[in-house]
Parts: sequence; structure tokens; C-alpha cells
Amino acid sequence: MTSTTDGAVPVKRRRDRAAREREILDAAERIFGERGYQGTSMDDIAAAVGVSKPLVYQYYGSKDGMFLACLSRLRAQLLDAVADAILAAPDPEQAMYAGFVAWFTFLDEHPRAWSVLVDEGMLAAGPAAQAADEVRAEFVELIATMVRLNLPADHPHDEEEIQIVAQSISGATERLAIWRTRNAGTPSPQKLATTLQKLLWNGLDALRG
Amino acid sequence: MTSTTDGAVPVKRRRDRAAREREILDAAERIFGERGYQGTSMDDIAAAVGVSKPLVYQYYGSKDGMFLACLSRLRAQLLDAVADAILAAPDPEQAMYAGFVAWFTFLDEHPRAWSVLVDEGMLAAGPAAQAADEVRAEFVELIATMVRLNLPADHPHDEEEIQIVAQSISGATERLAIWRTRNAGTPSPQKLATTLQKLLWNGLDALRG
DNA sequence: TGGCAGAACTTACTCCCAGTAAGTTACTCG
DNA sequence: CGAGTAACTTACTGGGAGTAAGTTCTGCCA
Repeated sequence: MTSTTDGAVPVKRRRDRAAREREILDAAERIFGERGYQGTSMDDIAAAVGVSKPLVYQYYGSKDGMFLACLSRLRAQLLDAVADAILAAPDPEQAMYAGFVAWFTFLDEHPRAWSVLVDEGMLAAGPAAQAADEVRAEFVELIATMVRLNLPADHPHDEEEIQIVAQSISGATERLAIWRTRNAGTPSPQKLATTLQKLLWNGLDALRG
Repeated sequence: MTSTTDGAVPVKRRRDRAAREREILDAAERIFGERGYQGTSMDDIAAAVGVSKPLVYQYYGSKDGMFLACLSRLRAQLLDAVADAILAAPDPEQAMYAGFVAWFTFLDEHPRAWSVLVDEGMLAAGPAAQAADEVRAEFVELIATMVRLNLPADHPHDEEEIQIVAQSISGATERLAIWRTRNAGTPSPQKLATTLQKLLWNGLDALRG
């Protein structure tokens, strides 16, 4: 079927692996975001790209693997947004506030992203659970770093305590993000950030004792 | 095959609805706890009770419904444990500490329960999501009540702020519970409670301003 | 130019599991 | 006893995850 004169292409062409992987990942992110984890089938994703299911399996291994790849990329973007906001702030107190605002704003502006993050709990079981934890761990580490910055340098840190605090803050912000989207008249990112700030700032003081 | 002299019974007998429902619920709770949501099939549950699958569907409607019923009962037990601890405490500060300790201790002592609670995120989609939120809402309300007790009675409460704080605390404790079980050498309930106490107590002060 | 190695891709399945239609058996009350 | 109803079953459908085995394209070297 190699047409001689017809410039009108053989529409579907083979592409190299990296390009296909990206194409599949983009489609998966969109569809997971629209229909959720349960509502999305691997056939849907394959069809959206115009490719067969086994190819998707070849590249991403399993449905969990596919989802995890989306999650991982979205988390990285979210982490960047928050880290940028923190780094741009003039002092730790404002950095904390800016970080919270960036978090909630990002989720506002990327509704598909939150949808995927909300479904993160879907990976509660299996080996994917551990992988999902590792993806989240970067965030917890960022928070832990922020916390350490607020402790006097000479004071011996209680690492365990710092981990507890970081996990708590991470859990609190995730729950707020979910709560927010499930209720109509929810507070603005600024209001949420202000409240968290008030709640936590003094509390962090107490840890220095 | 109705044997004449054999006292060895027709082992399986019909039971009235309430009894069967309880029996099924108990089995479901156990199996969900052992294998997780994904790893459990409705046939497994039916087989464990020695009953056919449609009966389970007749009583609980769907797999989500079945899971939700387990979740709901476990949450109620957890809520009781925490509420009891809070009520037994002599003052708000100790009540808060006692509540945290009770939370983590309960999850320690009921490994099946945590397993189900961890999988709560599984219900991220569908109508079950809202039902799951409602189950959790009782907890958030308990926390909100605790928070209000710490605000001066004459001061006009910012209800929105209270909700934010309550959601945060609920999210933090859930995340800590999950984190705890996924890591070997985790802190004791007392250590966790102490840290949360230090972190939040001063913060709640700040809300009074 | 031919032909070959390997990568990209497909067809055509299997198996498992949620959910259901339609019927059967046991209990209860007149 | 018989009629009505509640408890329960058999036997199925449909859909989606995952796979075995093959087919076609493409770049490369003689």
C-alpha cells in the first residue's frame, strides 16, 4: 500500500519508543483525570492513542504501573510548584505560607491532577503501594527540610519528631485538598494557608523546647 | 438424601435475616482486613459464610456497599474508643493527648481495622465516596467540638476556620496511622501523641487571636 | 540492491470477578 | 394440610486485566 503520488499520509505510523511512551502517558493522565482509576480501562487508554492494549502493557507493565507513572509525573510538577514558591520567599514564615498557597492553587488550576492525586489511595495494596509512598516521600522530605530550618542549628534535632511533624503536615494538606473539592463553597487557598500557618507556626516553636 | 437415623445434621440451616447479615458482615470484615479491598472477591465472602453470592448482594447491594458496611462499623468502634478517652480526661489539654493515644492504640490492637481504614481511599470514586466521607465526618465533628471547647465562649467563632483545623487534624492522624504501619521501627502511640500535642496545642492558642 | 535482525505493533485469546434473572426450598400462619 | 412469603440457589452475562504468539515495519550491512 505504499502509494506513489498520494501525499495524504498513511495516518498511523510507527513511532519510536520514547515518543509513544510520552503519548500514552499523556492520554492516560487525561483519562484517569476525567474518569478516575476505576472508571478507566487499559483499552480506553490504548484506544485514545490509537494503539493496541498489549503495547501499553509492554511499556507500563500493569494498570497500577500506568497509574503510577501519571501520579509520579504530576507529583513532580506539584513539588516543583511548591518548592519554587518556598524558595522565592524572603523568610521561613512567609515560605511556609507561600508553600501552602502554591499547593492549593496548583490543585485548583490542574483539576485533572487533583483527581489523580485523590485516587492515589487506590494503590493501597500490592507493590504499587510502596512505590506510591516513595513518590510522596519527596514531599515529606521537603516539608521536613522546612521544619529543620526552623530549629536552632546547635540544638540536637529529634529526627523522629521531625518525621512525625512532616507526615502530619503532608496528611493535613492532602485531606484539605480532597475535602475542598468535595464541598461547594470552600475556602480560598489564601484562607486555608493562613489558617494552617496560624495553627502550625506556634506549634513549631514548641518543638524547640 | 434425608437420612433417617443419622443425627449428623443438615449442617447448613436457614437463619433469619438479621443473624445472616451479621454473619456476613463479620466474615467480610475479616477477609477485607486480611486481603484488602482489591484482593477480596464477593465470592470469597460468600464462601466463607457458606452461602451463595446473590445473597450477599441482596443484603449489601454491591461490593462497595459491603465494604462500606465494614468501614462504618469499624469507624464507629474507633470513634467510641477515642471519645471515651477524651471524656475521661480531666481537662482539654489532657483530653487531646488521650484522644491521640486512644486513636493509635486502637489501630495497633486491631490490625484488621487499620487495614480496612487504609483501604478507605479505595472508595474515591462513585456514590460510595460520599458515603465514606459521611462516615468520616463524625470524626471530624468530634475534633471540631474539641477545638471549640478551647476557644473562649464569648468570642465569635470562625466556623470555617474550625472546619479547616478539624479536617487537618483528621488528615494528619490518618496519614500517621498509615505511615506507621508501613515502616518497621515506628514511634509508640505515646510518642506520636506527645509530638502532635506539642505541635497543635500552641497553634490552637493562635486561633483565639 | 537484497536480505536479515530486532523493535514496534496486532489479533485473538484466557481467566477472573462484579452483578443479575429466574427459579427453588424451607418456614409460618391460617 | 395448603398458601404465602422469606431465605436461598443455580446458572448465567458482561466487561476488563493480562498474555501468547504471531506480523509488519525499519534501519543496517554485505
